[in-house]
Amino acid sequence: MPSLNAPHTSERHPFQRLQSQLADLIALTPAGDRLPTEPELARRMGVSRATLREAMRTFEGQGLIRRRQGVGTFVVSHNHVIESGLEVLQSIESLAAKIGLEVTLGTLQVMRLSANQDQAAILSVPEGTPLLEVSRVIQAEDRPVAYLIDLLPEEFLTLDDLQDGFTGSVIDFLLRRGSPPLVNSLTEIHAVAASSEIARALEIQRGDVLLMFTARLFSGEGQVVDYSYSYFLPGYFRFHVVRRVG
Amino acid sequence: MPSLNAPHTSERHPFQRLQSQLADLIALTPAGDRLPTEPELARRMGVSRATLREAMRTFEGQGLIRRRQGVGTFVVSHNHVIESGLEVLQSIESLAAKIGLEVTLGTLQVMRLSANQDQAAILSVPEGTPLLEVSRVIQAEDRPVAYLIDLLPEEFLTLDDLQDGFTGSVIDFLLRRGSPPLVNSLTEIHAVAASSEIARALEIQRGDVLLMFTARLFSGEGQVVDYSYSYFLPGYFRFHVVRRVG
DNA sequence: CAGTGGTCTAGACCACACG
DNA sequence: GTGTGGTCTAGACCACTGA
Repeated sequence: MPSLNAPHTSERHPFQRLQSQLADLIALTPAGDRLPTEPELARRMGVSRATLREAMRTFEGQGLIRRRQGVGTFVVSHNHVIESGLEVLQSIESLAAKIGLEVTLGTLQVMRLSANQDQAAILSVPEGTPLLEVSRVIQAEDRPVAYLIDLLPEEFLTLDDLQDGFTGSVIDFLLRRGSPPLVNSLTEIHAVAASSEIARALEIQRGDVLLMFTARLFSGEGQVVDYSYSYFLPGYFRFHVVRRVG
Repeated sequence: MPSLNAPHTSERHPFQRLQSQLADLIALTPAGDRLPTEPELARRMGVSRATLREAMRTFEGQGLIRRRQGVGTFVVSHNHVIESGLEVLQSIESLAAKIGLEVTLGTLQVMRLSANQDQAAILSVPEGTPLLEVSRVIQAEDRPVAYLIDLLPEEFLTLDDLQDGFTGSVIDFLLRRGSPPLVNSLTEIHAVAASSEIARALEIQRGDVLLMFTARLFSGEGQVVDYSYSYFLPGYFRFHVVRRVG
């Protein structure tokens, strides 16, 4: 069908109509069931696969569907939401425990490295200081929902420390050990698009939207103990904060 | 060039190489200058226009470039960042004033409407209660950077109120008037992809990532005075919060 | 009007999961 | 192998801007 395009002149907002059709389809499909394949859906909706996929992104971003390469697209069962105020710093693990949600540790990676210029500046240590980088994926309801990276001087955490009863959470470990004394954390809040690497870790698509926190954790003496950046899948977390009126 | 694809077998991460080439190009281009056209860039990089555009999304999301239909793609001049803690509720206008950044009111829309079921639930008013919806676009450095919508019962704000010295900010207006007394706001933090409508208002692309706040503003008696949802362009805002160690 | 980015199409191949 | 989603291509038309 070459040229003669004009496919949408009869509709004011054809893309929105497509989205609404898909929304209906998803709503009518029992949770856990597989949707028709993409070529089939595209044919049925009368659009190209590229356009269909563009429309599907919306629903994936809301956590309503999950696409798995080589398997299919599935309607997600209604999930628990991890809800938390930001006033108090807590590990995801303790948050989840509080609401009775079971979370498991996905891949855990620990790397020793030497502080480069940026890292040195952030942690207020000399360049070349030995650091430990702990990255982990958190799973809930059998899918990755968060990707957390901690970066801290070996002074505060060593590979050996992790041999014994490490649950995945650096904060929980430091708190349990009691030293160094932790006081507070300065957390920045961002929205980002997933890079290829992070998309892979969280089993989502490159470009999908993520909530991101970066945090410096301070000890009593105002020392930076830990720098972390965390990525959260929308739909699984609800963070809130109470703001005073100035 | 039909078939015989294998365009990327010689490269481990061809897409990342493309991104890195683009990053170099953007870095070397003086702020404010226009980049080559998309077809030209695609040819030069040896990829299709679709692939090029996919890679460009990254940089637009970081606020490094700005694409303007009918005009071209421009490297963005280094911009001020509106930085703020979330502990205290302030209007964007007062935030900007504090850091000496000039912001202007873009399009302002005010609508009277009657509370539907959802709105009634959120505001704790009976269905059908007359409401006022105030939506506005905030501009900084000559481009839209935030889209804010306030929804509140006419009991608290009427069309007439807006005739006289309304600067755009509902909060500032209520504070200045002093009634009802405002105490705090419960704000939820989300990351979302821009819908077509919001993309249009903010002059970005559908699907671009945005930081979103939803907030209920409470009076002294625990009454919901205002419900707002706000969309922020990444790169122009830096919100942070200090978290106590539990 | 010409030229730009915005969108869509049709088709191909790749990467992956599962039998 | 077979079939799924993931990615890319080449080309077309649309919507918009500004001369």
